[in-house]
Parts: sequence; C-alpha cells; structure tokens
Amino acid sequence: MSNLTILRTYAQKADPSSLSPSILFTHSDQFLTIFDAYPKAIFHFLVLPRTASTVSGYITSTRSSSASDAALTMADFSNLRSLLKHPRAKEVLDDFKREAEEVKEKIVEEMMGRYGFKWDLWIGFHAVPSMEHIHLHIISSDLCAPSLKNKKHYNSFHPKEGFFLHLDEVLDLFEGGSSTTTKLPLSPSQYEAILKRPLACFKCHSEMKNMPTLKKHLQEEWEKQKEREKCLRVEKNATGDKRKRDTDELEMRDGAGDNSKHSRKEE
DNA sequence: GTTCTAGAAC
DNA sequence: GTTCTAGAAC
Repeated sequence: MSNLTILRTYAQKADPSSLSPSILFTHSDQFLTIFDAYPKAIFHFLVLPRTASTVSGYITSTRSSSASDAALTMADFSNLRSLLKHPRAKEVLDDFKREAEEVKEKIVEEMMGRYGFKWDLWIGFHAVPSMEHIHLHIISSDLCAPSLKNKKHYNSFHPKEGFFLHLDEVLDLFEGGSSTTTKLPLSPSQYEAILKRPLACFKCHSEMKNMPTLKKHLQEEWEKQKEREKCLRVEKNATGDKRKRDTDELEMRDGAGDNSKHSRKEE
C-alpha cells in the first residue's frame, strides 16, 4: 500500500469522503487532510491540495484562464520546488496557510480533549520530499512516536536544522516585492546533507550518540512537559478557587455593608 | 515512504 | 555476541 504516488491518488479523488476514516481527517473544496500513515509524533497530518477535475479543486477544465490567471497542472503540484516556479504559487501557499490554521484548530481541540493542554504544532514542507504530490506536514512538537526510527526521520522534522521548511518561512520568500522569481535557498543535495547531521535534541540542544538514546531522551522531555502542564493546571485551578473564595468573601462583606479594603495583589 | 540486512560499532 | 546504521530493493 505504501507506494510513492499514493498521495496523488488521494488528491485526485472526486469525493474525499469515500476515503476510509482511518485515512481522512478532514477536507474542504480545495484541500484534504489525512493522517500520516507513519506518524513521527503524537499528532501528524498531511494537507494535500485537491487536484480532481471538478469545479472546486485546483485543476479544472472549466476554469476561465487569463494572463494573470495561468492554469495549474498536475506537474505544478509535484512538490514545493515545482509549485514555486508557478505564477500562482503565492496564492496556493496562502490557501495552504488558511487551511492549515483551520486544521490546527481541530487538532488543538483533540489535544485538549485527550491531554487537557495544547502544545506547539509545526506546519511546513520537507525541502526534499520522498513522495509525489505536494504535502504540508502538520506535526506536534513532541516527536515521540514509534515510526520515528532513524536519523533521516528525525532531522527531517527538526524545527531548526533547515530541512523542515516552516510554511511562514516559505511565505516570507515572497516578501520584498518579487512574487514570481522566488525559489528555495539551497539545492536538493544541500538539503539532503542536513539529514546526515549529528542527532541534537530540538529542546535542549544536547547531542545524542544514537537513535535509541535520542528516542529515550525525547520521551523523557515529553514526560517532563506533561508534568509541567499538569502542575500548571493544578496552580490554575487553585488560583481559580482562590478567586472564587475572594469573590464570595467580597459578596458577603458587601452584603454586610462593609466596602473597605477590597484591593488585593495578584500573584 | 518502508523493509531488509550486511557489516560497522560497541 | 549484540546493537545500530545505512544502503539496496521495493
């Protein structure tokens, strides 16, 4: 099932809801979001632009084209590099951004429901993707998952190494007027070299000997974060309870006609 | 992208 | 002897 063009077959579906719920997370007229089949973090989704030849998708036979409105072809959606060569790249990336923000809200809801707190979601492209059809990763900032197995996996999602291209940074390429001549700063082989760099924790920056050591360390970092969030919630509740007690107290005093000394410093 | 596995590293 | 990596095959 895991061939290199599977994403394209999803993107071409006229009716995404025909996809299994174990694959499809959500969809709109222009995008569909699927669960990554081999998640590299607790939450890991792929946002794909739809290319079905329907009125709503990006590639349409009925679209009225003008000079400033060049048609997008399947080849333009091959990857980020090919998309960036198209005059409408910025438009598509802005659409990606809007869609990702909506998907992010849904994921945050899920985080709150399952964990009681939310943590960062990284949104970006791989500089050199392995699978056909452009796909935007939305991945939670824990990198704790069984499918994260080797150095290439890890470095490809490290938020600072440079292989993972944050969507906002890609959009920044369009700043400064030039909306057509934008391109990625490095060559594919330069990006691939990043994947071979030593393993460094993205949180504390310490270098790890090998993958088993790194994975153990990441798990510990995640456990620490969960513990911190748990403490924060207890503190928050305590503050909430205290506020409530203070309010009750004030109401009692007010009721008794005592309006003096209401002020109290927050902690 | 994953799986498999030879041989390097320990 | 076992663990781990990395390259070939798919």
